Amino acid sequence: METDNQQADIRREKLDSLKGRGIDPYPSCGDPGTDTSEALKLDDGQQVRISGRIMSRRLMGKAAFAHLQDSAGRMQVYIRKDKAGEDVLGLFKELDLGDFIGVEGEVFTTRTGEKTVMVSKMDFLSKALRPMPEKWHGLRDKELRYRKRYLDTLVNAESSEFLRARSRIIGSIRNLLEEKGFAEVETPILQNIPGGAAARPFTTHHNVYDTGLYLRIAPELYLKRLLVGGWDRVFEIGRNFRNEGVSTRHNPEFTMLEVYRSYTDYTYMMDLSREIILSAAAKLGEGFTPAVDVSSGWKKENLWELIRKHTGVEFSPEDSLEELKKKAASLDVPPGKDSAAKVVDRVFSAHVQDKLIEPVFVTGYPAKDSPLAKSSPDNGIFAERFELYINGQEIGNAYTEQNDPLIQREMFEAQAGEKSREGIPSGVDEEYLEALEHGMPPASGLGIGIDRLVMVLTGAESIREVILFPMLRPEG
RNA sequence: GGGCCAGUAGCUCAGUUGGCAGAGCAACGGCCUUUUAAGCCGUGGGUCGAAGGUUCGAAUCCUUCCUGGCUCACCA
Repeated sequence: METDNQQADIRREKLDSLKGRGIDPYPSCGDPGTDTSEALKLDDGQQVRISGRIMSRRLMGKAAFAHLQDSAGRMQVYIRKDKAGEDVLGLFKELDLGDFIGVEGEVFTTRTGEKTVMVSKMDFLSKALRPMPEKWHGLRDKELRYRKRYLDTLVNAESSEFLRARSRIIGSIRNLLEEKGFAEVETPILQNIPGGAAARPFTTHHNVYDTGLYLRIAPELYLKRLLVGGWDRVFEIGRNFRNEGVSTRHNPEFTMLEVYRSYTDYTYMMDLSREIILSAAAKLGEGFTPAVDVSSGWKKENLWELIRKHTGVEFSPEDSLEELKKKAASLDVPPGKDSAAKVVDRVFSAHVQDKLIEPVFVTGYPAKDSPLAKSSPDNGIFAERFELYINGQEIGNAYTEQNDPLIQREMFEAQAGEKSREGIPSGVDEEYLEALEHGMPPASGLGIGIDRLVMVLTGAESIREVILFPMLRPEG
């Protein structure tokens, strides 16, 4: 069979040669042996079995060195003709970089001080039919790194580190919330009405019900149904899907933490978000240069004061749209035909956001731009809400949840009108309103973008570095 | 979607003014029993992202397209 390169052809021939001699190139394996990280701690003279992928080889006439890699690390093995036998050495020399073997033998220390297994027995475990990326430079091409992530994590240790850090951060969040008595739940990804945010959804279709469905843009409305249902502490860590652009900070599917706690207001979520992030940072350990030291900061800042401080221009939530546009234009922010909220958001993005480096809770969002939040009792203009900014990125969003079914209906209807004018699928979620009519306790909720949090804590410069398989255009 | 940049061997990269397609690693054949980016001798490997154009001659210049990166736009 012809393949796309010469080396792959040679490996196919070697595969046939193995089969021809009765060696199964893909056997099952019942004994994983010891992780290399553990085996490296053994004293000289102890017997050990390790399994792994051959990452490097140094062949000599009657002996050979190699490094085996498993998920814990690498360990050197040494195969001598007089210890392992001529057959084992001969077979080993026919193997390729990338093949898997298991070896048994005695641990010893080489002349240069490296713990090594003196092989007495070797099992062939799996054949690689394609050559690995180069050992020294690794895999640099970003397209290849993202498309063939398995090669990236195989040969680029730092790539694996970012992605394993992600696992640790998520694990730490789960532990913390479970310790506090929060229940982890899973709510629908396939939804009839994509609610809980204002983004363009992906569409799909259910055959048996012959009905259109959307991939969720947020789990919020389902989690709050659970508050109605008596779940006072819930959270979900899951994927949201937004049919929008791709950038170093946006992937169309991304992971969100949403947490809800009955009988609290949004100030509770300030404390909780800080605790979650500090504990995740602590669990991460050494080896990373975070984009920001998250141990300081965490001040509350008012949106309008921030804008005034950084632009010198006084914006007010009571300004008319025309006034806002005029002020925005004076700051070189293009006016467009936007809503008041968008104009302010643009001014904020252009002149303030980048400067919010250490963690800061931004408050003062208008109630009318926060359809799922309760407005402050003082004047009704502002929502009881904050957005958490770190390193110039929005990391979290939280508010005291709107539990008045009548106000919620008004907000939904206004929002649906706005969405449909923008051509975004919308609708009033009547089932959610019915749930609210049964009574929802006062509560607060928090959303944290996990991908962006991982970026901040690890110092990753692109969201693609912290997502195993980021979205790319299909090949072909 | 716009702007800028990139795509050459399996991988990492050179390639001058338009004049025979190159190196290192990897592979193949030898030598080599403590090497570790092992070493030494030798060999093979290319749709230069794709298509078209200019030219005696194109990896190189022009056009279009594909893919990616960065960035802007979009985006709670």
